[in-house]
Amino acid sequence: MTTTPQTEPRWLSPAEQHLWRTFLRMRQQLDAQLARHIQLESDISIADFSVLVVLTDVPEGRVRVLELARGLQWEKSRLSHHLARMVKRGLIERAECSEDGRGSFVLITDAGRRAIEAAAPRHVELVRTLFFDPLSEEQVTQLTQISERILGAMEGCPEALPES
Amino acid sequence: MTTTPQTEPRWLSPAEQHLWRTFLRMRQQLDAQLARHIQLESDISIADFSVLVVLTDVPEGRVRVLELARGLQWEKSRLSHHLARMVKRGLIERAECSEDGRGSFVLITDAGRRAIEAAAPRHVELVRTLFFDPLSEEQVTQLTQISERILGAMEGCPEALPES
DNA sequence: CCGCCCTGGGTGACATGTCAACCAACGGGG
DNA sequence: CCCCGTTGGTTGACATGTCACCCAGGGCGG
Repeated sequence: MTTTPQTEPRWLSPAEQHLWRTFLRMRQQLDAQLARHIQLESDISIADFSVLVVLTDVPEGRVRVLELARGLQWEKSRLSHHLARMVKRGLIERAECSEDGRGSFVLITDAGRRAIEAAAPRHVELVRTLFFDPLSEEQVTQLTQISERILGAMEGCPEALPES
Repeated sequence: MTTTPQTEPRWLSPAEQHLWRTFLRMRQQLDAQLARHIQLESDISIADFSVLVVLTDVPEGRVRVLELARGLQWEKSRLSHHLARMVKRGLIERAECSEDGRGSFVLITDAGRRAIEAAAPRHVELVRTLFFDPLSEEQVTQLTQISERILGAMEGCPEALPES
């Protein structure tokens, strides 16, 4: 009561509340469908998939761990755990980094390459079906601008950024 | 090669790829910020929060478990586990259901009510700052339509729906 | 060359989510 | 009234993510 002279919070209007709930539900459903689909059709998870995407985008299929972390925007701890699992599944390998004794490289294996090549077409197809097909060209443009706006607003945000 | 006569997949155009990546990143950042914020400022998680929202929306703060599951669109198993944790933390209680011997009610405790009342204002404020403030009124309208479109497209989708 | 701090990365304990199997109460057909 | 499939809900094993802490190599001032 006395600590912050905070005025009545700016609650959401009914229209805003509708958007927020719809948006949350849309994200959740989209995530769930994509995750389940890729898991069932291929033998890899979405997380595996996004790691492999970076690996195939890069010359020699070889990246430093921290660069991966930045590309995916994952915490290094999460990445470390996940990479360990992926090694166990034979999707990637690790290699020492001669330039920096602390560092280590991640490289994609043949099995990894096969896995993502098998998964990608069906995944893209579903992204198209669920996400792009229902939208008009205009809406695609609009959504691009909207996403950029929101993303931009978060970039300079003072909120908890553990390690940027 | 021979099993499916599938034509070359409809890969994403550069513009589409840009949208997709931006959209994914935006969602991820938004989630992360909201989750971390609510966790640090209050003593509850986003998951706790969304359960409590339903509980406070309902007369007597009492709901059947399955109704909760439908409202949140969570799998019943996830909900069951989560409710158990929330009971342990004193946020909710359970009560027998006299009408149906199998069922059980969930009800919010005083501590739960206090927790969500403390968390809500700051949470809404952040949703506003990160999500609504950067958008124009027009964009809010556009995003509402877009979300509804995508959501609609998923509703009749034959993809894996474990228990709808 | 040394002490110190920073940086890249890993680890363990724990919170959370998923899948599949289980179980008891319902409830309708014979 | 009983059998049996369905429904509401829980459980255990396991996959994943988070936090806090550890640790070795690098690099700089003295």
